[in-house]
Amino acid sequence: MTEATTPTNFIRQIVAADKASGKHAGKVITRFPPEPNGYLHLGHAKSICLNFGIARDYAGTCNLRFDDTNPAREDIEFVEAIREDVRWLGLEWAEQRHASDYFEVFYRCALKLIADGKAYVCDLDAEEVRAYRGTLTEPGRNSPYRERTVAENLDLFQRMRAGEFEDGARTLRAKIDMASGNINLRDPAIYRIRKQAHQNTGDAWPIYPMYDYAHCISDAVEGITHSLCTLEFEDHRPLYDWCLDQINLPAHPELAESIVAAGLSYAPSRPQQIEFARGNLDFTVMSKRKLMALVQDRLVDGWDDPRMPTLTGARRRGFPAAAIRLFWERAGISKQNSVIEYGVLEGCVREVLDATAARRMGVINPLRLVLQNLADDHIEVLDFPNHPKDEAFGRRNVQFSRELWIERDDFLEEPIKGFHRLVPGGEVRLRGAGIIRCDEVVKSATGEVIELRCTLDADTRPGGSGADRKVKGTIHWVDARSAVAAEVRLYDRLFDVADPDDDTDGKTYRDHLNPGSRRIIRAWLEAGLAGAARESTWQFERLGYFVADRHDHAAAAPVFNRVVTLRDTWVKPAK
RNA sequence: UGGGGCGUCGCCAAGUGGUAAGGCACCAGGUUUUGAUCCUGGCAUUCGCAGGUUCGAAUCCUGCCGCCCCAGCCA
Repeated sequence: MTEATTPTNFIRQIVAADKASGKHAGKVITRFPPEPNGYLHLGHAKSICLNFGIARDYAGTCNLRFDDTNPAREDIEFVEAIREDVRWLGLEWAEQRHASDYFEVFYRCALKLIADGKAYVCDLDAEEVRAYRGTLTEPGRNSPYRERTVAENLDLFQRMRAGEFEDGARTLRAKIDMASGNINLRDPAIYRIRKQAHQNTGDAWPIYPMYDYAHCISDAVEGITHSLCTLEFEDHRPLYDWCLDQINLPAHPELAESIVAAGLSYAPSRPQQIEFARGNLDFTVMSKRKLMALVQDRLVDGWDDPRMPTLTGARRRGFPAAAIRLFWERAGISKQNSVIEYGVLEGCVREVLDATAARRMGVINPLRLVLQNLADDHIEVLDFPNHPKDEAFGRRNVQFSRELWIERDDFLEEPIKGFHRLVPGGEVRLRGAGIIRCDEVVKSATGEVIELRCTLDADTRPGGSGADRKVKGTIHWVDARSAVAAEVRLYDRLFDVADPDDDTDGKTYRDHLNPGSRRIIRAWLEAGLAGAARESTWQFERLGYFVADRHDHAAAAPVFNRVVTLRDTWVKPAK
């Protein structure tokens, strides 16, 4: 899309330097490792764009890995949803893997750690572990089980694996340093007992590895060279390194026999974890918990509600995948916690859609307009370009007759300063049809304007003798006789404050839901729009970009979502 | 009071001792049958603050200040 300058950031510098120095034999392999326990959102898209982008730009590859080490939270339905979202974003993974593909490897590595005196089985329960761990400012104390013999640990761990013990009865812990200032190093649990069926391995395992232990080994197994994650894992890096250094996977092929036996490629690496700041957006919430609550409490219409920051929501809203990619490219990568203005995203959407969306006319808030100097049966067909700058979009026919719909906002009985549109006795140009003059304003009994009676100066249409005549404004219209009725959903930001997560004033994100975030209206559209393909995006001139709803749109009952309005620089005078 | 990070324009973000990139936003012009798009120009004497080193500091040193993360058998 937009050929921006090649982004430069600290991660790319590290990757470029490693490649130049021949580290990892010059290879670059990254991975996007979601836990299949929810839908992907715009924040995930940042990680996806980063990981896949680096792989692409450094002649490397990127894997999609499901980090499924906690069967209690995960579900197979999310696996397919995540795959679809990543594909929709326009990215292709080299290999799809699951952390659960490596359960046997994790197990053998644990056996090695135990044999090397680096891990032990601990019988403390969760509460006791917490008590022994100490606090942020006080060191912890050694577990009474810390000095068990290798033989005893091996026996106990094998029995854990065999399913002899109840959930929570014991854990396998790394033997590191209970006095470390870094709490992650105070003998962290690396295996817990969970007799729960796993969506990928069924009942094969009664024990499951913890994130810190499984993630680094998974990276090494897949030959990942640069393991990119968010800032909160900085404290975990010493543990990531500790595990890999203790295990030294590349030097012990026997640990990974199950991988090879399963027919998976295996070229282990010694990966480097690098952390970057999450991507935050204002006027939205991104935490899985809050998004889940919005859906469950029916504050939105589901995970793919067009107001949701989920990728499936963005898709249904009509945000092009290219716009999301452009957005994160524009936002950049750094280690500073930051909040990007929602307007930047909207700008990216407009930028992509301006170049890719064909133009059409539609009237969203209709006012009847009658051209009195045209015959009752006057019908003609006007020729319109589909795009003002790109002839490749071709042209189309638009029907024009005596009765039209125009936008109610384009008429003002009592004009305000700077108003360029139609006023009583005034003139305005009807897009592509010529200049009209408003002769008469018809009102209902209650005083509401219900019809405008005008006369058309047909010489002023394109190609006509008076085509160059200047009038201040040009408005869009739809032929009343041929227009199709459509449901149009007008969306706005879900929250009406920049930081809905801020609850210091006692209010929560729920108190800041924007009541006008969705308005459903009836509109009149150019006839051809009924046949629009689902998910096709159009610019309705002067109104914004609209997408034919992915699920609800049908030729017989058209449904369009407003993706975003056009930029509006007309500063209305304060009244 | 422990450990780990981060402070450069309204919002992002380059910068790695040689005299503040870029994008978005904004402002001012121009083009325009979309108040859109597009084009041109403007927009940090200063880099959280205070000292110090140096011919020279956003970059190095010292001390403050502010913000974020960490005490799951979650990821």
